[in-house]
Amino acid sequence: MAKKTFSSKASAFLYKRYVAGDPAREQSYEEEVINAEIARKIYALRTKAGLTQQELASRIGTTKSAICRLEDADYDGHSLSMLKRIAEALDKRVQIRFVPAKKLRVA
Amino acid sequence: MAKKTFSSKASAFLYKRYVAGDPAREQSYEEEVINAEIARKIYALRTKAGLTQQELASRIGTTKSAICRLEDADYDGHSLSMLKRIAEALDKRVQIRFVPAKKLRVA
DNA sequence: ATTAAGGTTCTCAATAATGAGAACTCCATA
DNA sequence: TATGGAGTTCTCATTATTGAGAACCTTAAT
Repeated sequence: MAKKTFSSKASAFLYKRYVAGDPAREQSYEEEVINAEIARKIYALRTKAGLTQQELASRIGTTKSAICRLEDADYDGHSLSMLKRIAEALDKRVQIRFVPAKKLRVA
Repeated sequence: MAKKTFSSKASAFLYKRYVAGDPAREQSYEEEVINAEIARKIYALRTKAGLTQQELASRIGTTKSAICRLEDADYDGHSLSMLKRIAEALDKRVQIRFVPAKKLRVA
């Protein structure tokens, strides 16, 4: 599935080493984390439903390469409309929240 | 701000009268509700922050007409990247969840 | 009655996301 | 070792979202 979904120890290390303290980097790191989380959630939903990428693709009227793209932790183009299509196909709905900016805790 | 943000009584009435029981309509009704909720949240966040559309637009590098579009309950093109830009400008972050499909309760 | 601020609606060009197919890898297993 | 299923990566055409400006409506203040 992924390429950038570290174990939590490894990601904490990387965060401290390369990111902490630089606002621009913290921002883009944050973005990447969100993207990776979405990818992971889609993967988890699909596999829990016992579907292949091809099967999920058919349900929402696209191809397996598109599903693969959505499950790539590096993919940066997630849209709400696609998330809604995925959710609908798996009997879920998408919930969007604006929550207070994360205070990243390291160790 | 809005055009389709009913009071809860009115929306329950409309739902019963025109939508309940028709799966295709329930789906598109659901979509519209989600869109309207996002519009309302953006409006609420902006006004709580004491910003005009122009001011928020400047913060994220766009124009007031774009912000107005986002706050239109009928707007159907919300993207994750735009929501993240809004969130960042208002010291929030976007949380995405896949939750069980809503069982719509009417009255 | 003018003026200006805030907001809305409309266009259209520019940018970004999606659909789709091909070619590829990695594993089973026949 | 070959065949096929599952997944990945690449490309490019199509479609959808965004940026931007203009015109317009209200409302409040001058």
